[in-house]
Amino acid sequence: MSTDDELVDRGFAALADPVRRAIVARLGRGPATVGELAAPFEISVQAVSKHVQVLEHAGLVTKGRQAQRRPVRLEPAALERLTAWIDGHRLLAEQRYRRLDAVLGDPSRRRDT
Amino acid sequence: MSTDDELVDRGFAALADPVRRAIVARLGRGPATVGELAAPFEISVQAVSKHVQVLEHAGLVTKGRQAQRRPVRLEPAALERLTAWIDGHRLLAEQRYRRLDAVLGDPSRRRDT
DNA sequence: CAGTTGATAAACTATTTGGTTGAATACAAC
DNA sequence: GTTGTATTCAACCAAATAGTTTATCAACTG
Repeated sequence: MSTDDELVDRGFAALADPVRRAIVARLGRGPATVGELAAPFEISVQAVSKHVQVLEHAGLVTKGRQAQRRPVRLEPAALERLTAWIDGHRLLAEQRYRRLDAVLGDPSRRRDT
Repeated sequence: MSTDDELVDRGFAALADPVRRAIVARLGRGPATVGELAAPFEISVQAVSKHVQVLEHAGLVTKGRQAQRRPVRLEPAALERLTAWIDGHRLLAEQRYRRLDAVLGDPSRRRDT
């Protein structure tokens, strides 16, 4: 098993690469085999296979098997974990900013605190 | 200026590092100077300064100035951009899975398509 | 069975990245 | 003006990463 923090770590690291983000975007529209995923790219199938493994290790996708094919599908729950992490901190900051705007004058456009 | 895609790229890359995520978490509770941000870590202030620059370059934080201090504050809008990216694809997939579950039998626990 | 297809493994390379130390800059305070 | 504090710049190093090529493995196809 992997700790929750490790998964967040690997999750963001996985999404840091444009090729992997393109793969995620493609998978949002439905599962695809490694070969299909590789087609749009100029890089080798092996490189794409590695990218998929990175995504898999982060829990963002899972691989099935159909004969020699490995259909890859997106795992929404893992994506949600990442948005949850971001939102946790974002909402805190937004709330605080709003509270300050309420107390101080100008209800938008502030630079301090 | 930076293209939107570049910001998403740098945004996820920025969040891929545990030190930078800890910084974001800290900033969620309020602005802090570079020195304050560095305190909890065992690494050098210079290293933390670099991390903050990475976050800044990704648009996730902005730096103000108070004498020689550089108070750093979180930029919620940039964080939101990242969650929006993720959610776009996650929601697509979830919708599709739900539609399939409605058509086929078992309304949960499915492995194909 | 021989050949082909889909995916992965292994070994290697170039680049990026996260850290270091030491010097430079900028402002404050004495 | 000298000293102290906060931050950044520059040069450097080690480890991680994204890519390559060659080889291997597994399953279908004729």
